[in-house]
Amino acid sequence: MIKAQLEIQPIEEVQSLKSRTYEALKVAIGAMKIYDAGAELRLDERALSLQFGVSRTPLREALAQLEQEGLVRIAPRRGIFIVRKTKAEILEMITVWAALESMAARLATEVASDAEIARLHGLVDTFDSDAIEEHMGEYSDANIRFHAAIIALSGCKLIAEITNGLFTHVRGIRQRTIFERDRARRSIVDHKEIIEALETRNGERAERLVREHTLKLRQHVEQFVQLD
Amino acid sequence: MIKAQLEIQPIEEVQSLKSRTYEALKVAIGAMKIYDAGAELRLDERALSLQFGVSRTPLREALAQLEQEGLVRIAPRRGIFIVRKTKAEILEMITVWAALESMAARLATEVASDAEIARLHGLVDTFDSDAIEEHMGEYSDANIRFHAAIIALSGCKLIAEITNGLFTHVRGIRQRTIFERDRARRSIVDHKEIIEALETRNGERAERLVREHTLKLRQHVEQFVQLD
DNA sequence: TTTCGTTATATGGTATGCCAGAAACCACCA
DNA sequence: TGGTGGTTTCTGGCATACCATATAACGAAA
Repeated sequence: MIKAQLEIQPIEEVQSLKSRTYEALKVAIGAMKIYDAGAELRLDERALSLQFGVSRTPLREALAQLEQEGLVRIAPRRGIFIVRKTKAEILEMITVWAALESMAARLATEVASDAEIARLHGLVDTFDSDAIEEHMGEYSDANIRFHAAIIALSGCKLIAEITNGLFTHVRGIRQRTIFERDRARRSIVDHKEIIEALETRNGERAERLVREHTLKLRQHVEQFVQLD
Repeated sequence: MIKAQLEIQPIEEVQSLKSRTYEALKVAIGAMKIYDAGAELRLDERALSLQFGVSRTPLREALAQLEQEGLVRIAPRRGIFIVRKTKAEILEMITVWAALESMAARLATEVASDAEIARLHGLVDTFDSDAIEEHMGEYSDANIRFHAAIIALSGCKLIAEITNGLFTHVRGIRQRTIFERDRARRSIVDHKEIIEALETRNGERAERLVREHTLKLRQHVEQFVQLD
C-alpha cells in the first residue's frame, strides 16, 4: 500500500539579523578593493545600520564576529576599520595553506575513492590546449576549484573551514595577482603530477608536490606582488 | 649632556567590557569539565550578566565572538550552549596541528638561530631520567611548551595563532588523556630526534618527525580516548 | 487518567537612548 | 600669523526596555 505521505520540508529558517548582517558585511568587504590606494577603510556604525535597515545592536554583534575573524579592527571611540593585511601576513597565509593542503593531499590518498580522484581530471584536462592565456578567467576559477577539491577529498572538514577563512582574506589580493603565461602553464603541469600521485596512492609524493606547488605561489607573491 | 627625561609609560589601557568578558568567559569555559557526563552546558545570558556585573550588551558581543570561534552555539530563543567537540572533530584538530607544526619545524630549520634551537634542550633533557612517571605533571607542561617553542621558532605568527585556537578546544580533552608510561618515554625520544634534525638543519626530516610524532598522538586518542 | 489546548514564563533578539572619550573646529592671544 | 586652549561634534560603549518565540505549566474535556 502506498501511503500518501506529506512532503515535509524544513521550515524556512529566517536567520537572525545578526547573522544576516554578518554575511552581508563579509560580502561587502570582500567586494571592496581595499588594497587600492586611498580606499575608504573606515566603517560607520550608524551609517551601516541605516543602510542595512537594522539597529546598531545586531550590527555590532556582527562586527564583533568579524573582528574575531580578523577582517575588521574596532578602535574604541575612533572607528571601525577594515583590516588591510600586510604582505608578510599574506605570505604566512599561503604558508599555512601549503601546510594544510599538503596534509589534505596525504589524507586524500588514504580515504578518497578512485572515482572521486578521477573527477579531478575535469578541472585540469580542459586547459590542456596551449591557448591558456585566452581563458585566464576560467583557468583561475578552475585552479581554485582544483585546490578546493583536494581539500574536500581529504574528508577533513576543519582543513576546509580554515582554508576557507584564509581565502576570504586572500581574495582581495587575487585581484592584483598577475598570472603570467608561464605560471599558468607550469601550474597545469603541477596539477597533473598531483593527480597522478593521488591516483597511485603515493601519499608522500602527493604531499610534497602540493606543498611545493603552493610554496611556488608563495615565492611568486613574495617576489612580484607589491602591497605595502 | 644628560637630559632629565620624563619616564613615560603607556597609560594603562583598560580594555572594554566586551573584551574582558570575552576573556573571562573563555577562561571559565576552559575550566569547566564539559566532557563529564551531566555537565551543565547551558549558559544563561541574564545570569551571566549578573555574575560578571555587566549588562547583556557587551556580554552578547563577547558571546558572538565565542560563537565565531566555535566555543559556543547560540540557538535562537533556546539558549546558549557550550560546544562539546565530537571525537571526530578532536581528531581533525590533531591532524591540522600535525600539518601546521610540521610546517613550523621545516621553517624553523630555515630561520631559527642555533642558539634558539639549542634552547629546546632545556625542555627535554630535564626528563632524561627514568623517573618520568613521578613527574607527569611537569612533563605534560614541558611537552606543551616544547611544541609551542617549535612553532615560535618558525617565526610564523599565523601558525601560532591557529594552533593556540585549537589548543583552547583540546585542553578540555587533555584532562581525560592518560599518558601511560611508555608514551611519555617514547615521546621524549621523539623530541630528541626532532631537536637533532633541527640542529642539523634537516628540514625534510624535521618536518617528517614532527608530523609522525603528532600523528602518533592522533592514533592514541583515536584508540584510547572515549568521548561520545 | 490521559491528552490536548491554552496560558504563563523564560530566554534570546532587537531597538533605543545616554554616556564618555577622541578628534575636529574655532576663537583668542602672543 | 601661528599656536594654544577650550568647545563642539562625532563615534563607539554600554545599559535598559520591549518584543517574539520556544517551552513549560496548567487545566479542562474525553
